[in-house]
Amino acid sequence: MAAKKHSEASGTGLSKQRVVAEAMRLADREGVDGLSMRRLAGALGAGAMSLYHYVASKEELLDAMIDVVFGEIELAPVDTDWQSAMRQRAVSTRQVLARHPWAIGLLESRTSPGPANLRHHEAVTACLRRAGFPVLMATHANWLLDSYVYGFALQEASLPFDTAEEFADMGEEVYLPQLPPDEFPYLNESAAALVAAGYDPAEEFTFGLDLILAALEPLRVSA
Amino acid sequence: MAAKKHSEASGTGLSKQRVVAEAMRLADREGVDGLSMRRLAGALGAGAMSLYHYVASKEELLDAMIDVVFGEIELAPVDTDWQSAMRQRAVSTRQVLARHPWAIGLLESRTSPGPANLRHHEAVTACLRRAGFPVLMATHANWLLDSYVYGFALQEASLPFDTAEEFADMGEEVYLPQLPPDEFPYLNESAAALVAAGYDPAEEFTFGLDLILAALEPLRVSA
DNA sequence: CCGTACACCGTACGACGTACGCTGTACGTA
DNA sequence: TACGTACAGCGTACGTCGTACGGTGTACGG
Repeated sequence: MAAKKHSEASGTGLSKQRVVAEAMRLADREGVDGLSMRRLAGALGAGAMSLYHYVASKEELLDAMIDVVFGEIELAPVDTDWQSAMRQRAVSTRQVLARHPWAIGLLESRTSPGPANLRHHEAVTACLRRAGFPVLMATHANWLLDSYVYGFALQEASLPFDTAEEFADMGEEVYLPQLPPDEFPYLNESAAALVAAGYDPAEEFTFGLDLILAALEPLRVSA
Repeated sequence: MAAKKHSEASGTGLSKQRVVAEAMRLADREGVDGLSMRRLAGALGAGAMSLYHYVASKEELLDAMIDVVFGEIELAPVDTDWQSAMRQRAVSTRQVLARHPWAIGLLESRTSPGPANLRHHEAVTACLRRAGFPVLMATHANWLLDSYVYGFALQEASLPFDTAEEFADMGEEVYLPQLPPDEFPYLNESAAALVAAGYDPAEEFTFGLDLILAALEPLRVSA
């Protein structure tokens, strides 16, 4: 038949980067379950099997996608106090994970960290050590902060709404009716208070984050 | 042909409970990817389509599995101080999620909480409110604690080892060689310290948990 | 002008979720 | 006793998935 010099639809020629980038776009738009090699190839104007010249398997593709996600996280800046630095990178992490919700579910199954992941960890550890945390304490702080950020992103991803207004709408129409007040009195109280006060995930996030940062502060050893 | 009175292999007759329980066993043993309707049916001595008399779809099956997981978590006891109660249920949650690692990855995609999940949330909120946390503060505490627990479980699930000894073995043989000391000086320092000190996920967990609980203490309003 | 390498593709296989329609049995009613 | 209905479970089939394998045309070094 006729293979052209290079594929023509949407760009000239494939590459691992282009494949991974398009895969992320697809996953962002349709979720991980909507990402198949065939659909991905289609979006790139290529045949399914062509992708295997750039990734060894779908697993490897997913690993690569995860590492790009880590690459999107802003590294901790070095010219401020440790709390600001950690807050900044935590906020950035949350934003990135909210932008790519599929990434969180993938973290569980992928066991070996990619280069961007390692760089990120190195930068955070460096910041904590330089701030005066002893080695093991820096590890503790790392686990604590990461747990909070990932866990928050996980919970946020499973919320059926994105904004405060959406929540107000849904809360009254969908949630409350499902909660018999006699069986769930406290949940009803909370839900009502939240609808009244308005709800912003970003504020919720910084509350816990600042609390953790403050609690870590006295565990440093130098000034 | 011949349909027997009831299916005969491994028990007499199916039921949603039996289907869900066997699905969890299968997922525990082989991971979520190893759980297919056909394999599950096989394990139950039934045909694939028979399962659809008890669950409307695989999605519903997964939802049911998640809710059973929440049901396995010990509710917060009511006869102790709030910190002990919260610590206990957090520890139980971690144990349960470590026993069913697939559950964590599933949380991301399932948006409406099952009854066991609701009961769990109600119990936790009740405990916090009774301990003197104002309504919105109880919500904050809830998010904070859950984020930590889920995030920790998520990180733990993606570790390639389960015990401290395994870590010591792997750390020296697999991890360190991958980390060029000039590029990742701090990670090397941490890894070395961890191998030397020994590493126990359970201890790591309680460190962060106790830190969070202590930091929440002054936010109560009554004694 | 030829040979080799490369980029890409078509086909095929086994496994997946599940729609649809069929069985044989149990049991209430006459 | 005979029959009707309901139900538990199954067989087959369709479209999709990941991917092994073996092409095929073009580019380029000799």
